[in-house]
Amino acid sequence: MLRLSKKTEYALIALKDIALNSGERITTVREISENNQIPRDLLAKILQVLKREKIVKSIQGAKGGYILNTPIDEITLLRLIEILEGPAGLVECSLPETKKCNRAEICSIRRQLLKLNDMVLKLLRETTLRHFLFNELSVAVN
Amino acid sequence: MLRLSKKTEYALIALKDIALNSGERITTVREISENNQIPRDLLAKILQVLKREKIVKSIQGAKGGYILNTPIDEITLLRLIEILEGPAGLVECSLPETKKCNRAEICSIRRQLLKLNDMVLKLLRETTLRHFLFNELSVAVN
DNA sequence: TTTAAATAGGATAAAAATAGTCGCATAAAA
DNA sequence: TTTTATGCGACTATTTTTATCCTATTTAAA
Repeated sequence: MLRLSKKTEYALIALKDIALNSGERITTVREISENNQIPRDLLAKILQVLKREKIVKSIQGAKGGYILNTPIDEITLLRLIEILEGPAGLVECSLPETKKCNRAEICSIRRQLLKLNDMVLKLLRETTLRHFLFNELSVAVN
Repeated sequence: MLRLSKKTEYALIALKDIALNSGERITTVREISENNQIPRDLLAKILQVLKREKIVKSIQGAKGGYILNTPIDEITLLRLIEILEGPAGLVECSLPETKKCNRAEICSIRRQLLKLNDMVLKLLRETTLRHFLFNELSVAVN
């Protein structure tokens, strides 16, 4: 149904909280989870992934938690989605080699699907988290 | 992963074939299935749905098949997706009442998600099948 | 030095959505 | 009457998404 995953949603919410505390203090999983009614273990996993990708930095141990590791205006929506959901694409055949749709060669609408895909990805690629989380969205696509 | 379903893909391919034969002759499921390597039973089901929605018209019996029932420039991508995949929306909370996300009231990014959702849906709503299947895509979004 | 509060991360389970198949019914042309 | 189609519900299989569990490690503070 053309859906963004919960993982991406939760990540956006978490990054917003972390960004809001940025410079001030460390943000914990527990805190984010409780403030936003997000399953804690799942959120923890998401943040671990974001850490591996240098989006956030973790501080272990008591008094630990997360802080930003990349300025939020350098993180795009597309990047976040790809980190959490894998390569983004409206259609299989828009993805890297691995498991390309086996109808690709004879597909009568492949070109069109790729074009549409480009348009959607462009929108996501041009939206930074600063724009998305803190400003109005307004991007021209075509 | 922000994916269009196979059903939608197959429908687009089928409608392209049917549109190409339009006025000339009737198009059968077998034909579409073979020409495009699409599972026949699945395609048959899809066309039955499109028929119920008046997108195509069926002719039963030998020499039967499908023809268009709505001009392709009156069918939008969004309409087709919604027929085959249900209400489209990047996020749960953008959908009609029924099962709204239970975090909707406290969600810190709801407004932003809805805005993004609007932008994507606008793109799909403004793309007719005539544009999509037979011309270059080029729609301004914002 | 012990305890408590955190993150780290693999394994697995549960649920939902997607994709595909089957069987039987009905319709119409030859 | 046979063949070639669509009509349609039930069912199965597969994949993806979401969530949980368990154990380990790290660090601050009592």
